[in-house]
Amino acid sequence: MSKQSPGAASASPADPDFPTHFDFATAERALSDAWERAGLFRADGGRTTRAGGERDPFTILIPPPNVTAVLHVGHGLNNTVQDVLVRWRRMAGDEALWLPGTDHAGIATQNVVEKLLAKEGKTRFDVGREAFVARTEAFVEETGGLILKQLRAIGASADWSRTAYTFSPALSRAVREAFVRLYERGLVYRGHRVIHWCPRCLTSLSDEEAEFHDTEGKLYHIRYALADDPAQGVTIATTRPETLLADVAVAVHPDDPRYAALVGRSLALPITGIPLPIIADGYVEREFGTGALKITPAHDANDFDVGKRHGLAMPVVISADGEMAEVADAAGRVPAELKGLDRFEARKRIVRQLEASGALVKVETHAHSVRRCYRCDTVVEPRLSDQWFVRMAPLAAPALEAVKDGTIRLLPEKWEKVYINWLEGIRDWNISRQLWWGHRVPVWTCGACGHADAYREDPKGCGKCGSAELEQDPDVFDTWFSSWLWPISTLGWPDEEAPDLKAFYPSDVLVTAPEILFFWVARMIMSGYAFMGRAPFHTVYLHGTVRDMQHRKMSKSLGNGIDPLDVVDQYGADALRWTLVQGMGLGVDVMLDPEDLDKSFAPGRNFATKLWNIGRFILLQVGDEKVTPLPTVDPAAFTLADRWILDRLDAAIAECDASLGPARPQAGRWPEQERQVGLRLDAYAEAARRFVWNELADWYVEAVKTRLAEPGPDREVARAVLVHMFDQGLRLLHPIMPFVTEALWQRLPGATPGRFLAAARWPTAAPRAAGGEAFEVVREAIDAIRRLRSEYGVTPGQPIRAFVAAGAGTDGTALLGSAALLHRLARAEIVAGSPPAGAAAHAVLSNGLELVLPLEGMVDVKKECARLRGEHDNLTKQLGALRGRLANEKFTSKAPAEVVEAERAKEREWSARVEQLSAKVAELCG
RNA sequence: GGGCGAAUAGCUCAGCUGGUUAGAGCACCUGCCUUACACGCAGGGUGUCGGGGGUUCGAAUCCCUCUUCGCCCA
Repeated sequence: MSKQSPGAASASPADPDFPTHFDFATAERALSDAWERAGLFRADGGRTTRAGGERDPFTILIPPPNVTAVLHVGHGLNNTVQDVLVRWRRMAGDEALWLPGTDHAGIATQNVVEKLLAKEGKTRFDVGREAFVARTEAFVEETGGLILKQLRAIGASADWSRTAYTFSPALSRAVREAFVRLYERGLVYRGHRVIHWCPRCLTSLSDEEAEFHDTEGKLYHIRYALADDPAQGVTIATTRPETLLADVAVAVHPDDPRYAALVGRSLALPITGIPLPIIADGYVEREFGTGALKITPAHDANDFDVGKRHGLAMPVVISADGEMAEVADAAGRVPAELKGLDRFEARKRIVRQLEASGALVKVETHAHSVRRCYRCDTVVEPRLSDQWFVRMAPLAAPALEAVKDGTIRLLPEKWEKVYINWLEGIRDWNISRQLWWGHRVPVWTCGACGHADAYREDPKGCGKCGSAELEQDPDVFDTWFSSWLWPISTLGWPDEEAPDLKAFYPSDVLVTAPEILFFWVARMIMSGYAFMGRAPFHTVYLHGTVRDMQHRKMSKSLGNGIDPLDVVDQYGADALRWTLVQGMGLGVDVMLDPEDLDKSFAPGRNFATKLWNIGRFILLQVGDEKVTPLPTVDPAAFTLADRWILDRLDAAIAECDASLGPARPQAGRWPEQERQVGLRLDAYAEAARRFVWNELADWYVEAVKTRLAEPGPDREVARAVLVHMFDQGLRLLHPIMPFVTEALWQRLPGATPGRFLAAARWPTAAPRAAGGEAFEVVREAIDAIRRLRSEYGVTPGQPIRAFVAAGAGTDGTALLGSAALLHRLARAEIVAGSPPAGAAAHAVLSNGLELVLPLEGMVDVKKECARLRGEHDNLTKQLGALRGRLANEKFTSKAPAEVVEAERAKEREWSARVEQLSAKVAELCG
């Protein structure tokens, strides 16, 4: 830090202690370490009001990234939002906990390890279940913490001492307890039905994991002949001809006259000739295709329902690997030449056979949605099998009510409707997966008596007959069956006395992407009610997606991603965070340009540099010696500019608070008018930026320069105000740009080692001196003079004079008293009295003050006349409309009184101004 | 097929409990190395608020409709 005396203080560009640019690479690492060593982000449950302490708890639980994940810009966005919120609340005095962790990610992690094995030419079946799981554990051990390390590089202020992992012993215990409780309550059951099967991952998937993709497919019209009269037949339409081998009926609508006579008769299935009854079922859509539907109960969920209604057989003809085979109840259904063929290969083959036999009537292109595995993109095969299901309706009821009654709010609002719509049509959740990496289903079946039961501890003998001949269910749980417990398991559940659970549950804000609203958010709400009896959080903030300039999602496969760590290297973490926060309207997608990082991130870096240079100027000018604390400065000593910047600070604080908060609902439930208020991070960023840059730096710092040069009491006032303003500005910006603000704050006069901005108090508005508005007149005058200079091409080098001619009832003191400032900022000498004759430029300020700038030789009278006339005419037009409104009796009688009064006031102001302008025009232009 | 949402400056968006001379940031144009900052300073708005209709004294804002786009679900 500089040790210069006040008189000698001058910001030399070569000052070795204070370069002109912020060295973010060095500073970020040092500050991260310092914060962590100081333990600033470690939360203490004992200090919360829930544990008898003084502080409100504020908890954010990280959406746990996959343990195999590498930080991408989507994580950057998600975690920056969380960090901004948690830093804000920490500064505001809450006991803030941001709890980090990772998800074991069953399918994803298993896939990664299987790929590693494949490189060795092995499959998981070669190594066996136990060895495979051990190998995966070792892999996770080695690489699992990577993304959490990367989060530190973007400034994440999480409590690393509480890092959680869904597959840890503690969280695994929670999963098991949750399952057993649901089992005991009759909320889980074993179901035999058609589920989504991924033939590549070899597991079932939940409805949410089987994603729809719009596809240009084909609709095959195939003629099934009547068994006893091949001249007659029924044509069906299908997108999946390979499944016809498992057809057991053809269904028509009971009221369809076209087929009424055929119901009850029998068709011959093409290729195999197996007889199929024609049945009537209201499920059939008469308008779709031919109105006749082939029924394949084992390979279509809707057909399954039809099959059950009509007591039909359910042959399975596609194997787990997606190959044609006589899997179950299908003897004689798959011809030898099709056996072992991949399902898509079989489709082609069957179509050729149908074509050859004349059964293929026509093929149409057909746009439809095909489900694909969300992890590997393989087309999902609907397949009949046994799975564990959670009965969702009872769990959904309180979760639905919570959003409807405002216990939980979702932002942006539109998601509340989507959420309600989904929950009202909730379907049971398939939670079993035929994987090896995951929490094993804790159900054992007795070989002796056949009794199956769920056990909290691994059983030694059958709970019914005591036999030791027990076999555990081979399946594991859906990863989301552990993730849905995240808000309770990370805090210690099922130990209901766990201190963290008592202090930090329920949490506050959940920050995530809308994609996992159903996967995760809704289910967490359900588990919160099911196991804790209350909602896990009061606010769900659903942010947008990071996209490229063509509005495409950033993805590895498109190669349009941005590595946040590259951005950190090139522009600094603050720049990355600034760009993300500033660009993030509520629920709005963030557009970034992967082709041109500068376009996206230079503004953030520029702002950090600006901040640095504001600090550089202030700190080098103010020097090191003691600065009077602002509250002890006599308000009478404040100048106009001091009063003004004090006002601006209060306004900025109010605006930041209003944009971010309220932090929590006051009475445990969001009132209607607050349900969508707050979390406007972009508005907060802009308010803080405007204060520091456009008000503090552009005006106040300029206004104060001359005062700093002269030792004396006014210099001390200026130092006090300046340091206070900068300190407060740094606090407002710290949650967004933690590094550069901390680095500057540590250099403030009076800074002590071991005290951090990260732990400093969030500003509160404290109006202390009236009269700030008078400075607006000065600003307006400077603006007007600058505009006239620009208009007439008067370069900054040319000195000019500005005569203040006070009109009736106006006061020029503020201007005359600010002569030094006008000189600095407008390069004009302010003069009272009448201007000399000759060409001049004119300005009328809003309070009626007139400025006259004699510009002999530079002002063209004709141009000045035209300019003033234009201004006059424009305002006259506006005034005309205004008067018309006021003359309208319907307006004055029907509009609210305050609206009418505001219009009248406007009318008075504009009339006066128009008069002034027309007098000017008359005087100048004849 | 069902549900939800969006369309405002070149771009991304705010304004939507009806009343402003329609705003912000970025981009763009012009002039400046003015005792911190050219990653800067100063000046400049570049718009039939998607089309049409309606309610109202008054519509970017409320209602209907059309067009286009997006998301969720089946």
